[in-house]
Amino acid sequence: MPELPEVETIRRDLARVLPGLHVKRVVVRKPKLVQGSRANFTKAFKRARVVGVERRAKQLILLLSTGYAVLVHLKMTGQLVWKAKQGKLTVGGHPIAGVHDVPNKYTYVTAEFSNGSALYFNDVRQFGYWKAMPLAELEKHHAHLGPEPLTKDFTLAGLRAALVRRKRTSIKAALLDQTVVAGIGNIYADDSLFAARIKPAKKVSQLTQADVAILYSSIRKVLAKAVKARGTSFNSYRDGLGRKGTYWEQRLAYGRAGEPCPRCGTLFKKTVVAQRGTTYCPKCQK
DNA sequence: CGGAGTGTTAGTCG
DNA sequence: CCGACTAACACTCC
Repeated sequence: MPELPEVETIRRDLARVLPGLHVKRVVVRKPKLVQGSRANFTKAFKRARVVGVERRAKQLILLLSTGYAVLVHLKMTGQLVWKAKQGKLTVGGHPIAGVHDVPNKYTYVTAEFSNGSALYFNDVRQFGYWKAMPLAELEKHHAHLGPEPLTKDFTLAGLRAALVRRKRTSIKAALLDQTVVAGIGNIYADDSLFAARIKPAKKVSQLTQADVAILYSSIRKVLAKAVKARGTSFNSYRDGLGRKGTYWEQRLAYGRAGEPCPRCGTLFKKTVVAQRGTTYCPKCQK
């Protein structure tokens, strides 16, 4: 499900409630969703206190007082729900139709805290995972990821250099490639390309210098706007404060096939690019 | 009911 | 190394 703006929203919400909490125990109902060393997983949580909640690309990182980090990847349908002892939910991730409480049949990992609250990991399709590792290994684990697009690590020169390696593929495939830039998925790829007036199927080698420059600033603008909107949430998703991400209403192209382009009035078209459903304006995206 | 499609990505094969 | 394709899985929609 979630791309950078959604994961960042979840991170911010969890960062307000998790730090300082003491882990009482962690229950794993579906062992295959725990990746990596099971010994590390056990050691990570043993008498642990949560120190911080961070994010890299689309992964959340729980920093623990044991010197371990636990990565949580939500993939397509993962969801993290924090629930106070007798409290409301703080939800992050793909909403599940008709399921409004935790734990439920899709809850596969639960971290219980000594104050009676708990963090629940639900995942309908079971693609997501938790993975523990010593802090020292974090950097190595992320070595293959491109720059964070909302930081100064993401530069126009860097984007140009990254695209050199991807000349023969479509620009959409390149944006979805996490080694080029980290955190973009299907929604924000389509929206960034619409903002930059570039056709998703266009070969990277066909882009001009000016195209790449506009794309660069479009990516930053689109993602920043989405983070501000607390991301995109389908259906009836609400977070613990009763709010939902509002990017869906503001989205530019994604999911708008058949609707008129706000720039030229031509109807948005849907095709497949890089094996993913792709929406674009056939007139003003070249 | 069958098949396609779904906010992801690691792995495989040519 | 690059690029295209597939599998991992459950559910919804047509």
